[in-house]
Amino acid sequence: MAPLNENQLEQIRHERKEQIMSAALQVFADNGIKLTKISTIAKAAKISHGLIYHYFSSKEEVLYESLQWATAVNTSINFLEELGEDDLSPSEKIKKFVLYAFSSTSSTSSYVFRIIQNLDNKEDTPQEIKDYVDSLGTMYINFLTPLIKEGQEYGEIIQEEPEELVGIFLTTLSGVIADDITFWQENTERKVEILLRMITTR
Amino acid sequence: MAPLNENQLEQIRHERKEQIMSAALQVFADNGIKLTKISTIAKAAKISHGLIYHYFSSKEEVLYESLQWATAVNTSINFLEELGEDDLSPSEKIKKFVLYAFSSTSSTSSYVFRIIQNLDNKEDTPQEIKDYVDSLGTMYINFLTPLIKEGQEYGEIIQEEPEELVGIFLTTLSGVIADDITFWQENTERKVEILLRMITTR
Amino acid sequence: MAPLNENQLEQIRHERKEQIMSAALQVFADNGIKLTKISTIAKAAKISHGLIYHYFSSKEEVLYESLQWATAVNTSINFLEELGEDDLSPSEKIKKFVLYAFSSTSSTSSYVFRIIQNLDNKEDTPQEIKDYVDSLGTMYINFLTPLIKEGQEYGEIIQEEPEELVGIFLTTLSGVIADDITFWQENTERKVEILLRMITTR
Amino acid sequence: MAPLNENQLEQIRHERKEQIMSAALQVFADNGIKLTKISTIAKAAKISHGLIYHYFSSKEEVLYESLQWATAVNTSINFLEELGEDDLSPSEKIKKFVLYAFSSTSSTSSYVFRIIQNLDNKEDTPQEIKDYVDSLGTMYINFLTPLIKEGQEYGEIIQEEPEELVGIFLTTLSGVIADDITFWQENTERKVEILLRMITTR
DNA sequence: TATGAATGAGTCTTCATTCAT
DNA sequence: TATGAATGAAGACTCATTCAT
Repeated sequence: MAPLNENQLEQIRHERKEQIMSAALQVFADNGIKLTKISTIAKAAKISHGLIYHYFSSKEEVLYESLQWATAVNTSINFLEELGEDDLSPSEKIKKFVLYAFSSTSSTSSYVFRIIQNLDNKEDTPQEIKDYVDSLGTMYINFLTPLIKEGQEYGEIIQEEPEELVGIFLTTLSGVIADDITFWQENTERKVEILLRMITTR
Repeated sequence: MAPLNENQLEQIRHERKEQIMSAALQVFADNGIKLTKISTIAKAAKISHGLIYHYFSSKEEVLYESLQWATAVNTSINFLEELGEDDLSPSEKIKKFVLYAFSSTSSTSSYVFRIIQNLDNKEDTPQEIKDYVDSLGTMYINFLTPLIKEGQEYGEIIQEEPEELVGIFLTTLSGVIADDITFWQENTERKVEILLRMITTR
Repeated sequence: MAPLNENQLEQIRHERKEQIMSAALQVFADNGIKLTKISTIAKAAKISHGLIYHYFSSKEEVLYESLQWATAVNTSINFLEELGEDDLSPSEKIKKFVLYAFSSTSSTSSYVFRIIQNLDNKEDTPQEIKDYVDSLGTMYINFLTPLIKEGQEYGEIIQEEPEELVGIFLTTLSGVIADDITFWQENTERKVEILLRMITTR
Repeated sequence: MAPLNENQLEQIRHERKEQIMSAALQVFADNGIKLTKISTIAKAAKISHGLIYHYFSSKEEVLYESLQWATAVNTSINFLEELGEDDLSPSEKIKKFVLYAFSSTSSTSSYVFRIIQNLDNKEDTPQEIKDYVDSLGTMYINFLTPLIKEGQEYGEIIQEEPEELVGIFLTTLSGVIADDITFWQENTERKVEILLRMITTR
C-alpha cells in the first residue's frame, strides 16, 4: 500500500485533534480541570492516551486549545453577531441569548462556561488561559451593554447603572450555568422569563 | 510536673478542632473536595498534617464534621427561626434571608454553599454527606415555601407554582453564592433588590 | 513505526507479570505481608513501583495472584497426582512428598509455605486469601490421609487416629519449612528420614 | 502530701518497667516486632504511650530489655538447671523440656520463642539482639547435647551424630512453636510423644 | 501516526518519637 | 513520674508524561 500523502496526513491530523478537543471539552466540563485525567479524555476520544501527546504538549495545552477551538467553531461569537442583526427588541435579544446559553444543542458552549467557572480564582491557572477567559467575558459585556442601554431607552429594562446591571446579570447567569445547568434545561422558557424579571420593567 | 488536667486538655482539643475545621471549610470551598490536600488544610491551620489525624480519621471526616460544625455554629438554623418570628412582610423576610446568606459575617455559609456545589452530581460522595446536603436543602425549602405562599396572598410575589418559584430562586441563590460571593458583598442591598425582582410583583 | 502487535504485547505483559510475581513471592516470604513494601518488590523485579500497579490493582492482589500462580506453576498439584500413581509403598510416597516439599527446585513452594505461615491468625487477611489457604491445606490433607491409612494397613505407619497423625505431621512440616528451609536442604535425605520416624513404625 | 521518697520512686520505676515489659512480650509475640505499635504496648500495659519513653529509649530497647528480663525472670534457665538435677531418664527429661516449651503456663517462654522466630534472617536486627538470640540457642544446645548422648548410651535415642540430632530436633521444635503453638497445647502429651519418636528408639 | 509499557513526582495516611505541661 | 498533643519520616497508590516499538 502506498503511504499516505501529505494531504491525507494533514487531514488525519486535523480530524484527530478535533476528536480529542471535542472529547476534552466535555470531560473537562464534567470533572474540572485538575480532576480530569488524560486517560479519560483518551477514552472519550477513543484513542490511546499516548496519542494525545503527539498533538498537544501537555494537559494544559489540550485545555487551552480546546477552549479556543470551541469559541472559534461553536462560535458564541457567530451567534452573538447574528443575534445583533436580528429584528428583535433588546429584551427579546437578551432572552434569546440566555436561552442559547442554556440550550443543550449549544452544549459546547455550556462546557466552556462550566470550564471557565472552574478556572476562576484558582491562582495556578496559566496566564494564557486567564487572558482567554477575560477576553471571553469582555465579549459578553460588549454584547450585553448596548442592549441594556437600548432596552432602558425603550423602557423595557430597569433604570440602573448599565454596567452594574450587566455585571449582576452576567454574574448570575454564569453562576447558575456553572451550578447546575440541567435544572434550567427543563421548562427553560418559563424559567428564563422569571430570571429576566430581575432586569426587565414588566 | 503534673500532666494537663482534663479541662485543659478538653480546651486544647476543642480549639484545635475548630482551628482545623475553620481552615478546612475555606480550603475545601476554594479547591473542591478531591483537590483539597490535607497538607493545605494543615498549613492553613498552622499545624502539621499529622495532627489532623489525631482529630479526624480521614479527609472525608474532616469534611463532614466541618460541614456540621459550620451549620451548627453559623446557625442558619437559629437565624431562620428568629426570622420566622420577626414582624416583617414575607418579601422583607426573604430579602433579609438573602442578605444574611450574602453577609460576610456568615462567610462560613458561603463556604458551605460552595462546598455543596462541588459535591453535587459527584457519584463518589459518601452517603453521610449526601444526606447532610439534602437535609440542608430541605431546611431552606421548608423555610422559603410558606413565605412565598404568604407573599402571593399579599400580592407581593408573582403567581407561579410556589414549589417551582422556590426551586428557581434557591437554585439561583446557591449558584451565585457558590460562584463568587465577594461580588455580592459590595453594594449588597441594591444587588439583592435586583435579584429579588425575579419573584416580586411590581 | 507500527505499534507492537497484540502478540508481542501479550508476551511482554506475561513476562512482566511473572517477573513481578516471582519477586513478590520471595519478598513476601522474607518479610511477611504487611512489612513487604511494594517498592521492595519493584526493586527485586527491577522495575519501577508504578509499573506494579499496571499489572495489579493493589498489594493484596499481587499477593493473591502470586500465590495462585505459584501453586499452578510449581504444580504441587501435578506432582501429587503423579506421585499417587507411582509404584511405591505409602511411606515411600510420603517420603518423596516431603523431599519434594524441601527441594530447592520447588523453592517457590517454600515461599508459599512461609507466606501462608504469616497469614495465619491475622484477622485482617482478605477472605479470598483465606479461602486459598484453606483449599491448599485441604489438598494436602486429601493427599496424605489415604496414604497414612494405607500405611497403617501395611504396618508401616503407627496406629493413631489418621486425621490426627496427618494434622501433626503437616503442622510440623509447614512449621519447619516456614522456619528455615535451608537447614533441611543440606543432607536432606537423612534429615527427612529422621523426621518421618515420627509416624513410621520401627 | 509529702513527696515520695527515693525508695518509693525506685519501687514505682521498677513496677512500671515490669508492667511494660510483660505487656511488650506478649504484644511483640503476637504481632511481630516491626508490626508492634508502641501504642499497643502502652494500651496493654494500661499506661500512656509517652511514658514508655521514660523507661526505654526506643522500641528496640523495649524489645531487647524485655527479652533479657523474660530470660532472667521466667528463667528457662532455672527450669533447665532444675531439670538437669531431676531424677529422670534422658528421654523423659527431653520430653519434660518439650512439654515445658509448649506449656501455656510458661507463656512468657513461648513469647520469647515466637519473638526470636520473627527476628531470624532479618538483616536489620540489631547486633545486641542477635547476640542474645545466639546465646539463648547455645544454652539450649548445651542443655540438650549431653542428654542426647546419655540417651544414646542408654539406647533410648537413635544412633546419629549427636550434634546433628540436636540441630534437627531444636530446629523442628522452634519451627512448630513459631508456627502455631496453640495446636500443640491441646492434647499436648500425646502430640509430644509422637514428636519425640523422631529421635527415640521405641 | 499510534499504542501502551514504563517512570517517578505527589498525595493520603500511619506511627515512632519528642515535648510542653 | 505521667499524659497526650504535636511532629515528620515512610509507605501505598495515582496519574501526567515519556519512550520503545
